[in-house]
Amino acid sequence: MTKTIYLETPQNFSFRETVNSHGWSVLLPFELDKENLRLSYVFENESSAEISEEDGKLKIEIVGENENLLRDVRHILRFDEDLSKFYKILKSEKRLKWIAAQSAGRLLRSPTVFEDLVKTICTTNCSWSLTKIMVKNLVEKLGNGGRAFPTPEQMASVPEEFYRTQIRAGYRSGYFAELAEKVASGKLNPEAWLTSNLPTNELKKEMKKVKGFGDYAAENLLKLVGRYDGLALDSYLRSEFYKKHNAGTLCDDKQIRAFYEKFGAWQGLAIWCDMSGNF
DNA sequence: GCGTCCAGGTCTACC
DNA sequence: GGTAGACCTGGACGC
Repeated sequence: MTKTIYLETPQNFSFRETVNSHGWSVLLPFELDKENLRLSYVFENESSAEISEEDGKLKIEIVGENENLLRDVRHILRFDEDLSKFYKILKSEKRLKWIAAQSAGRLLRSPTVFEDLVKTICTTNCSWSLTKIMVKNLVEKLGNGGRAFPTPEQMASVPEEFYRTQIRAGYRSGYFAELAEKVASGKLNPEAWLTSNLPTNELKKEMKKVKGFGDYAAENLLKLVGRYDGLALDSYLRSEFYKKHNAGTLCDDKQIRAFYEKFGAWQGLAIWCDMSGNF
């Protein structure tokens, strides 16, 4: 079954900026047609959505049955994210005015926190090309039809060795096996992090209980659940900071933190937009 | 072709 | 609490 739906977008929403907000749009089961700005995603039951813009609305071309599909599309594109306070803070920063002007700042995310959790582990201590390989293997060798991202149950159904030999996850293999077992058995519910009442530092501690999840990974996932207190410093952000704000020379993380401290609860989003924008 | 280094870090042992 | 060393893999680079 194929059908097309048109969605009104919220105020200050940019499909282009959201799709290009970070690398998630090229990690399966997302696929991005950059030339035509069309983003597609294959859901757990192999239904899919191809999203583009038409006449100021979002055009959603749906293949298959999925009663939660539109809810998930809104979630992926962060329709509910209110960035007005963030934009207000940026008014005093001439260098960052482009963010509000272009309605940037919405970070693309997966339909589930579990998927973002696994993908974040795939970004640690490796090149981006290896991240793409690991995610591709997860989808093609464990997901439904070799097209969808695997469920916790599907990931829990294979031994650690599978991650080592088939997914090419190396030392992360044990992390995946343990995480999948905990989520599939109900010992851990990452989806609850979306609505957690815990202060951010407490929620970060919860996230760091996941093996393989350190400061960078936890702060990155916090951004994807809507909390931007942490910078999620990684080698990419550091190198960009050195180039843009420190004349190309290295400095310690304290200096980077001091630079963005003024953005308070929004500092993680401020550094990401600052470093990823071509301004 | 081969060795080395590093990339969108984290864990453990040790102090 | 801070730090050194180990850890998988793929790709770039130098020789």
